[in-house]
Amino acid sequence: MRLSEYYLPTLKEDPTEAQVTSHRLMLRAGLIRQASAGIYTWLPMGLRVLRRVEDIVRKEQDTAGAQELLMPTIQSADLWKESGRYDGYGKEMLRITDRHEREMLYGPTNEELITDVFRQTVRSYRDLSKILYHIQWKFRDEVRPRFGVMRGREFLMKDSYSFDIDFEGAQRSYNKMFVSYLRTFAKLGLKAIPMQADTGPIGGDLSHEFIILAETGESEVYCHKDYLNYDVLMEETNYNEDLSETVKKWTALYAVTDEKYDEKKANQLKDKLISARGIEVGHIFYFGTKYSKAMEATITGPGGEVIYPEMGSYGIGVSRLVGAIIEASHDESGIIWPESVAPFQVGLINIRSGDTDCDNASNDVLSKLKNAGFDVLFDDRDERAGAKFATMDLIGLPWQVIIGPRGIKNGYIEIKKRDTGEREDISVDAALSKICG
RNA sequence: CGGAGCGUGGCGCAGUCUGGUAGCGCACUUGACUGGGGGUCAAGGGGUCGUAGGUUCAAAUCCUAUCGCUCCGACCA
Repeated sequence: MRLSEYYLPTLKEDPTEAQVTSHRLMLRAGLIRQASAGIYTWLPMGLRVLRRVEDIVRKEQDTAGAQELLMPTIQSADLWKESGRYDGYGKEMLRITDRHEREMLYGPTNEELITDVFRQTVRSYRDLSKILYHIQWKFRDEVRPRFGVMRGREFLMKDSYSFDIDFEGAQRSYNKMFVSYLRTFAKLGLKAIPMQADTGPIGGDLSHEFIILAETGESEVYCHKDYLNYDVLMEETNYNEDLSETVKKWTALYAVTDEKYDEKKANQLKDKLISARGIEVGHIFYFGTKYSKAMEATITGPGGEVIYPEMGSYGIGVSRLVGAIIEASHDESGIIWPESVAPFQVGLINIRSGDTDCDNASNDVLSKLKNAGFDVLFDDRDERAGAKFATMDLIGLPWQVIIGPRGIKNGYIEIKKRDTGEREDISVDAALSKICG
């Protein structure tokens, strides 16, 4: 992609409305624009990142055995009256009336809808266990949206729902999701720690929040230092096997959000205790038969008996993750994308656009990078070198390839790694193999 | 929802107290110079001052209402 043609409206100055780093950088780097409070348009480069995050989430869900479907954003109020949540949910729910005066709503979550689908279609214990998920936009009419996409009113969420015939089955589903969350966040380049947390208005008895640590986090969290050294990707995961050991390992140490903070327990950790700010990027619940009972979703058991399936739900804030990743990965100059979610892997800078040698060398490197399978953003604009460097640092692509008259004369180009800032004068071939890494 | 603040060109702001017909920086356009960390000079284009009423000879400025946005608190993927 040529930057001279790409729709990337960057800002040199900070917009006043953006108070937190990720929000500021997302606006400045041309990823999003605010449409109204807590509602955003995703511009091409922001959308690329959002899609990559979504893909990583989707892939791990599929690997864990969850199956994707797609439920609507607009739901009938009737289902919510059945579950008893219509009145309970309060003003956060955006209520809509259609032309026939039917009460509708823009879904803040989908337990009712999935339970309705389930009860219409599943009859026998033989059909379980099932984990179904979708990645869909939600709306919660937050009193006070803030922090950009991290606390928007409209947000993209991956929500999974598990159905099992008994508690043991539900526990297995819970564990699958637990481990898949660890792996998902790790693949996104994040250190997420599962923490005990309040179950909230959604209900349930067993739940973990997945929190990433970042200075600008919204709440105070406390955990054992050793969690920072755990790496779930070091081990093979087979989702068909018993995952309880992995879950045990990740829940054995102390890790809580401020709601569950217990001074006595925390003090026992002594110097192993970390207290930090955290951003919630995932939340998993086991809630048993809460919805299956309320909505009469029953199946037949092996002995012909009526069974209310045991359920759980599992959410990942996909759009929030984009902000959270930036909170966890940036510097004074801009964003530092982890390779796994970067909108382009390489930013190619032609320092002297219009200079024949530089143009030729740039086009040559561009096609070589493309042939090697890289997504490249080529800054071919007629701008000063400084402006190009600043833009490239701001948008945070993992690699920068810099082509200028100085290097061309001496037969080298330059590569820079965005995260470390390391620069190297190097031949074209050496650069390629370095980036292929 | 309680408290506070802000709406003036795409962005950041001054002007409002003390009314006299809108200005600065960045961005944008054109030209020249320049050329490795957001350049210099020159010449330009763009704003019914959030909206609606009112006061006045005259309103960005004063009054009333209304909408939007931001921040602090309570709430939250």
